[in-house]
Amino acid sequence: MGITIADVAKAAGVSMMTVSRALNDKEGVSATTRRRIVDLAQEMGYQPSGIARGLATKRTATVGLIVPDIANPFFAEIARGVEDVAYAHDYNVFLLNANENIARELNALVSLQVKQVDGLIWCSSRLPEAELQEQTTRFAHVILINRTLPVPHAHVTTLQIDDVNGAHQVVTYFISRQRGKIAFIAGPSDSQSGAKRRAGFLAACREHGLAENDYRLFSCSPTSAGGYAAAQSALAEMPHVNGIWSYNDLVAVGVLQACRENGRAVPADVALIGADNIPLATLISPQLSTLHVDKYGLGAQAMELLRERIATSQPGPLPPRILTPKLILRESTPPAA
Amino acid sequence: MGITIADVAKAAGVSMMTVSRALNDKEGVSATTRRRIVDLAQEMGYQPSGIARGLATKRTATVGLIVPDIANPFFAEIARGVEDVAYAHDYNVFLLNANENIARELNALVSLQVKQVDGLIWCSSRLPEAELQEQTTRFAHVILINRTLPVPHAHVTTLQIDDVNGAHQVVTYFISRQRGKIAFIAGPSDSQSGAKRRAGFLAACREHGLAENDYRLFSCSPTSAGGYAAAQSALAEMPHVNGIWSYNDLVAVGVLQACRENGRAVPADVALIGADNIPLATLISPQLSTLHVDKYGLGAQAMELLRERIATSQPGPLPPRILTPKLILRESTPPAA
DNA sequence: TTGTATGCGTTATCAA
DNA sequence: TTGATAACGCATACAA
Repeated sequence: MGITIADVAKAAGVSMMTVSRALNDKEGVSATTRRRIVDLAQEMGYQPSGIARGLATKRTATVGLIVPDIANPFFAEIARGVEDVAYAHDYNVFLLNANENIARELNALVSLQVKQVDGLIWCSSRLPEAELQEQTTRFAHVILINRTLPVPHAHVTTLQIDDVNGAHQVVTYFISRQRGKIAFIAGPSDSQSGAKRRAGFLAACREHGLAENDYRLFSCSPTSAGGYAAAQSALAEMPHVNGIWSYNDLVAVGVLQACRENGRAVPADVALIGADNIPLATLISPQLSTLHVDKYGLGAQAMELLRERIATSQPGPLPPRILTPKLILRESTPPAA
Repeated sequence: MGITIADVAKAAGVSMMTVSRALNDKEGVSATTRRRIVDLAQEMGYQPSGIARGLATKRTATVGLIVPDIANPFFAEIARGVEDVAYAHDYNVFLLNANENIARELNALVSLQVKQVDGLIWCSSRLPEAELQEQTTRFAHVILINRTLPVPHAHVTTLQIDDVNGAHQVVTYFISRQRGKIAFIAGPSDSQSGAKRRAGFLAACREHGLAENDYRLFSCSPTSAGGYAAAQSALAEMPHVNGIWSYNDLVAVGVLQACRENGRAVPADVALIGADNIPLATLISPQLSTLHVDKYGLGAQAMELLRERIATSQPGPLPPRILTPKLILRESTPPAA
């Protein structure tokens, strides 16, 4: 703003380039003049202009992060991971809240392109795959979280939760505890990771040889109210249900409430498992057993991966990174025998 | 990146300036050529370069948001408010997580200056006032959330929660319900808003004529574990305590747990009130009565204010904006008589 | 209504 | 080891 590289150069009696080199630790400046210039710049309070630098270098040390809702603890934790790693490597993060709104998400992409981000970390919940595929071409590097592309793209890397595996862990756990009447309160029917969890759930139930009416799916909105309503149906339609898995921890809280109101003790009558492991899970009573997802690690890995790809600019697609969820047993499931 | 204003100009057979004017809705272009250029640019897939524009105009349509911890629902909600309003006005938001770390917070300020943000929204929890004062001079416009400056600065506006008023509401409520033995589980002793709440609490107790040993403060870390530990002390040292206020809702959850374990029914024996009103408050049982703070509105107002100040560039200090918290009664306080 | 020249602050390129 | 000059892509100021 105020004081530029030209000012420092003049004050030091050298050319702008010497100052630039000195300040950026580049070769071609004697140690003494470098020292002198660095001190002088410091003393004059010189701060480089990122945008001027960006214009000259075509790199902005800036990345975009698009999330559906930053107030959702799942994405807040991802954002924390992204920001931590970005900070460690001197990147700054544009946070864009898509707000579950497709038009807004599209606008976010445009504005990130205008801002010339070096890369994008994208958590898209609802955008159709075709659109996803097309929009990624706006950016040199994209990390897609929990989504896949119909056709792989050299500049797009995918980071995914192994939801199928997670579902399998849950069902296997229920079976091992003789909880053979299982309901999955499965969240919205149009969610990506919800779809994978549904598929995994059904596959695991069949694999364990459960009878057709010993397992069922119930859709709901991804909130505690949604979980409550769906659990009412579940308890009515499967009176002998003894194991319930939920789309996420919020839904599980609603399920818990419904169980209480219908006189089902948790975990004695019904073993309850959530998903994601948000902080809430340990704050309610009984503490919620849940399928833990490393949200912070997801964000941190995404940023780490993005940084590498930006730095090396290596072409060619990378295989998707898969994170495996981990079943955490607390008080909403029966104690180990 | 690829295609520039020069390309469009060449393709349209006009000068760059005509293109610039046409695309930016400026005067001095005939409606027909404007139409033609806009269509052509669209067709060519032209996107302006924000950094080039920023260099030319010295405005970046970018603001910084510094928070102590984005995974804290309090700040996540503020961020949501900021981002919503920013989006509405075509600003982008750099999210910086200070991580309760002073050195990192200082580095965040530097990087935001380098990025040439048009303004800063700053939630600083621990930075000393003198430092706060000095650092604000880096930016043309600063909105300070829940902090004040020792000496007012023309480019800094303050947005505050009226914690003293909030404390008064809580104490008055307790008194009105004949809960005259009150503890305040007051969080960390070095927190800014904690200090205001402590002062307000003590003032209100005295104002209501409470005897010296009918009200007490207990410090703790701002977590449920902290609340639990402090509540153990409180219940031991004030066996007849019948009203407890907590630094925040998380602390209140810990207090609730301690009450349970010590055989105090909530709200029958102990009326419990939290603070902030995070989503958790309605998800536990009993649902938590709490001093609601409009976190989203805080963020939204901050961004709105910042935008106005940037747009008008009007000099002169603005009076601080004060938001009044609101007592919300749920199940952790006795039902109305 | 349109166009030309110039500058924004920095780095790349090439020359000394 | 240093420096002069030309980009980078756009907008401002001034001319035509």
